[in-house]
Amino acid sequence: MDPSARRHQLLQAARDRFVEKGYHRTKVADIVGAAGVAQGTFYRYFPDKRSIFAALVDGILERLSAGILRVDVDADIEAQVRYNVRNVVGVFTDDPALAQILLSYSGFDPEFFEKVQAFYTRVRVLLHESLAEGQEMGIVRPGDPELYATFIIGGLKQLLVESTRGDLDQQAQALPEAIYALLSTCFLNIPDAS
Amino acid sequence: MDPSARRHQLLQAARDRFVEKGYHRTKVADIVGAAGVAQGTFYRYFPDKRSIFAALVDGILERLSAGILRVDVDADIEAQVRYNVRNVVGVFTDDPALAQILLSYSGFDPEFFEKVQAFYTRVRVLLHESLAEGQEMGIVRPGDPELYATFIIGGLKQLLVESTRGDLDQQAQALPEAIYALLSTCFLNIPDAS
DNA sequence: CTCCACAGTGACTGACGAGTCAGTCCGTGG
DNA sequence: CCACGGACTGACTCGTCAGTCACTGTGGAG
Repeated sequence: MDPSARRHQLLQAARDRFVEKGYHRTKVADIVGAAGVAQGTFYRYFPDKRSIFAALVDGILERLSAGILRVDVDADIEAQVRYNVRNVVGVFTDDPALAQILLSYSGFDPEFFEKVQAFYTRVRVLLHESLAEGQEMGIVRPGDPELYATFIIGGLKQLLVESTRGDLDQQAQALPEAIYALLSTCFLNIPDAS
Repeated sequence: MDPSARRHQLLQAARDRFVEKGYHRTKVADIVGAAGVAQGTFYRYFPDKRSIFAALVDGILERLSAGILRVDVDADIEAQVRYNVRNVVGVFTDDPALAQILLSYSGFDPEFFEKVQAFYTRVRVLLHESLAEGQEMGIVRPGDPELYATFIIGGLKQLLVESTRGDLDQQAQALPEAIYALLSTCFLNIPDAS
């Protein structure tokens, strides 16, 4: 079999097992069993168990990073915010299992903490800066932008993690709109005509 | 030594080790080492390793539950919301190590997931109902109260988890006020005179 | 057809760590 | 002073599981 297909197959199997049982309760034997290969094969593709987890997290981070564009305050802000919101929600709804790993694993276990934390820190800084700029432009409600950024990120995480359980298909459409409405009434102050 | 003191001593040691290394990397040997007792003694107080984790989580849940009062819409709402916010923040700032366990452990590992999840579900229902009642009274901004409740809980978690790293002492005072200000400008619509 | 390269195999091992238990120590009551 | 109960001890056991490695099957090149 094509090596990259086999690798992908192992990643999928690992993803499903991790979501189902958590990292520590998932044995390498479970992963290879689900993938239908032998234990030794696993170690041809990943040097150890942690690496396959790391590879999964890297995958989500990559997709998320690609989907979030820095807001240009000189262009149509509403459209850009909507675009980012839709992209982020899209990543999570496209592959809920994978998303759940990143959303649910906030830390506690320092083994993987840094990996996940690094991403959130980056998002927070970006959002913080955007909000601060927006305040100068008068399109973001006044107040501590760092506080806002942290609160918004937490709120979004929670909404996304709740929505990845249960009815996804309807929400995939409604959620970005609801989130945008929430953000705009709570934090933004967009002039009516763009 | 007084049995309840010994139990407490083990709980403290476990709390510190868990925060430092995470649950899985903490060995029972680490806990008893920090507590200065032998391995066998541990099992006189807790039937197994999971139980001491559960006991810690129960402790926080208890304190938090005790600190959150249902908002009575006929009395002074601002004061009640402030009171709840201060209590919740207080629990986390009083014992940041313990708090971090609950905040950082959002799930992923189904072993303990239900325990933590149950608490958040309860809080969400409570908040949802409060918001809905508030909307009828005209003191909460219109919109989906479930969405609001989820977003607010996520935002608060994030603010608290960020604040339990770094400068606590100053924030212990400022944070509840900042949170209240955020909530009231974003979601509330409190009449000026109470 | 033969040889080689390499993906794949799965029984095995070695470490690790949760939980045990036979024994010690100490305080108390008779 | 002895006998008893119970807290405490820590070396030990025993299951578990990540990672290994000598071997097998296959497909392609010469």
